[in-house]
Amino acid sequence: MNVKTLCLAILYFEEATGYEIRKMSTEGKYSHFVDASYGSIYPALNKLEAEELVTCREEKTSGKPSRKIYSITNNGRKNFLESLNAPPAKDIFRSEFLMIAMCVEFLPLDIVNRAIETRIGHLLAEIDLLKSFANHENSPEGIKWAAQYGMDCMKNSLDFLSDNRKKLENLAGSKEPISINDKSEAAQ
Amino acid sequence: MNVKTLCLAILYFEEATGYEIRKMSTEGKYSHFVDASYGSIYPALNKLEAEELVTCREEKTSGKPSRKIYSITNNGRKNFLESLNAPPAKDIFRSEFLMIAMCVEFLPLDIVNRAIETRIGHLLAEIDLLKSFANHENSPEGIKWAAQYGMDCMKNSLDFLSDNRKKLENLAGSKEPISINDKSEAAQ
DNA sequence: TATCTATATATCAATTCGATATATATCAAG
DNA sequence: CTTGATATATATCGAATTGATATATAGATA
Repeated sequence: MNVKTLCLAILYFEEATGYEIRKMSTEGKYSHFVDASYGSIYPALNKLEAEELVTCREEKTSGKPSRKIYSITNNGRKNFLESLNAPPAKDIFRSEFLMIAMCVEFLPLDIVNRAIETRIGHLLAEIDLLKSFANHENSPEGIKWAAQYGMDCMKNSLDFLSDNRKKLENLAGSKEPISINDKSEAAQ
Repeated sequence: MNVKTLCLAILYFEEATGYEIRKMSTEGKYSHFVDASYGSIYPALNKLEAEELVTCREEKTSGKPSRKIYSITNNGRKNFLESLNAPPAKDIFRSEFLMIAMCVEFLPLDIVNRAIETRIGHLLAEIDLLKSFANHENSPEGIKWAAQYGMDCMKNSLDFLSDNRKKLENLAGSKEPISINDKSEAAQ
């Protein structure tokens, strides 16, 4: 899913500036399952405007740079829905925490514990954010459904972490970071 | 987490060629929580070799391009473990399926159903893959723990989908794709 | 015999990130 | 009451990464 499609998706539901699209996709309503940076959003909006899939009107503000408010066109709506016809690609998932967990035997307990605490913080924040959309009165039902899915997964993740935390802690530091009789080191 | 660190992570556990690192990180043992392509792995390995964090030996094969087998050095091990000292960043999650779910009211039932079926297939395949590592005799305990975490999350995701599938299907096509009295269209 | 898949390295245009520059309003702290 | 931090808002740019493609061959399948 490229950034142009992401912009169309958000503009399908509401008018927005580039700034607002970035905010909603990295900290807001859509941040659970999309993300994009300024460096890709602004060029994407320019391209979409050139293709007449969105229109732009400028709102002058006192002092601050004037807001460029983008709206999706009928062509944009058609184009976007068509792009959803293809079966969805697999979810993309990357986790630094699981990278740390994988290496737990070579890491000291305090590092492992800090990683767990950091993760719990992230999960709680995510659940909090999703909660505010999962049952929001004026949200479209599809957005609510997606938020409830997200919440359910985050809560389950938190539960697993509680149930299996001790096990991970007990593994911390159980192996030497640099193994002496490591075949791959023998040649050095 | 950049590709250089990803390569060190894998080489921490086993020697590998660039080809094998790509395979393990997109289809194999590590694919649940990392990913990288040839275009980033080969340059990363060259840089790591220049920095003496890995070494390389060439294995001539009959006909096929010779295998360049990379091993991590003691410096590489130290460097990698230090990079894990920083608290982990939030997981990265992107989902085309949830994008479709969000728009369910504007999509026909058959598209929605195909998306659900496709997703079920992805989840089952992922669970299958993780299962083979979660209880593998010769795997390090940390890798097993991470695989069990992944399996638990995928199973829960599948359960939510089963329990809430009907609800999503009932929302399909409940709104007109292009709303007539849409403020954002009025100006056109 | 022909075609497809897997192994294996490598490059490259296009995309995207992450950081930074610019400009101003607003709010909190000292 | 002034200084500093945070939020709004647009935009650019180098660096990282993707995704596709090229090259070469063995082995499996049709």
